[in-house]
Amino acid sequence: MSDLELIIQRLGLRGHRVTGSRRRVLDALLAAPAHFTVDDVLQRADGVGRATVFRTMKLLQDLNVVCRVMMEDGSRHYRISARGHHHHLVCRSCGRVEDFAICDVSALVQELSSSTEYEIEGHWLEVYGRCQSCRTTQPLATAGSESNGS
Amino acid sequence: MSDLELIIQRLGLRGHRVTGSRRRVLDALLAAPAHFTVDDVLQRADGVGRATVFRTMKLLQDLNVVCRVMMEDGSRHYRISARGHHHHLVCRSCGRVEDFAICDVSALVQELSSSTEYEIEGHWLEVYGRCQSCRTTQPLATAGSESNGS
DNA sequence: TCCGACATGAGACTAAGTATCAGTTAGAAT
DNA sequence: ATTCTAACTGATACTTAGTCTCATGTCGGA
Ligand SMILES: [Zn+2]
Ligand SMILES: [Zn+2]
Ligand SMILES: [Zn+2]
Ligand SMILES: [Zn+2]
Repeated sequence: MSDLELIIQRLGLRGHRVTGSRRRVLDALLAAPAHFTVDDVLQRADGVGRATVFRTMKLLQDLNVVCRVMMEDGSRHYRISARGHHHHLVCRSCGRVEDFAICDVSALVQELSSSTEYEIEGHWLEVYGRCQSCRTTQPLATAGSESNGS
Repeated sequence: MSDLELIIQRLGLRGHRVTGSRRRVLDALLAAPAHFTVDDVLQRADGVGRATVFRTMKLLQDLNVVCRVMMEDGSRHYRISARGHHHHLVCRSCGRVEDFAICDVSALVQELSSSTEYEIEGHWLEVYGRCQSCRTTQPLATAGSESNGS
């Protein structure tokens, strides 16, 4: 059973209709590069209305078919979702995205729960860096090390 | 030396002018609640133009006077920056934000560096939950546990 | 084959941020 | 104090990302 068919099945099981527009959106994003914006999908899924593409992307997020990658500038990219909980490692120079599932936050959650009285429900982690291919092609004079935007 | 004066000094040291508009923006955000949007500042800093408020907020981010808090819906909030590297714990129901400096990613960085050949340069972590006051006032029937949006 | 809920596309609308540009001003040099 | 100019400003037009509305179309069950 192909990726497309699996997704279509998932749609049906959840009581959503399998329409022409949704198929065209799915075709578009299965053919797209590893990560893409809603706008990419809009251009590839020709004939499908703007609102419908946004609606479908939201639906696919709810169904865990795609997941959101937050770029450092705040813009949203998407990619076909890996199964289960995972995070992203984003290359700052070419935008390439890798998934990783390593996620040990239990100690942090313990600590925060007891020190703040919050009930921790979720978290969101993105890691930024430079992939090997970008590093070799653009050696980069001014190196920045281990910092984040906050 | 007050907070305001310190920030003004920092502006000067970096070669930026201390103008009336910048003072008014600073007044506005020092008087604002712990976290706020650009729009909040716009409304409080009366008479300061839209573009100038955006420009000033960007400048203050560069100077580490304010830092950005990413809400789960993608909207940007700001808060007066704590010194140094830290992350945010955001209450999903009232939006309250706490800083925390606990950040042990060295193991993760090691692991990712060797398994992906990326040079890790930064990361971004936000934790979401419910603060004690929201939990007691709205006991919440459907509990969700330890998940994130990906 | 009928029907109603679901889905759609066009386009108006909103929110958030940027670009342009003529006019103003901080603050340094004289 | 006066002059000078790069930095700064507000108004406003524009862009981008996403939502809302609504009349029309269609999926799929009865
Ligand atoms: Zn790269
Ligand atoms: Zn995680
Ligand atoms: Zn709360
Ligand atoms: Zn950290």
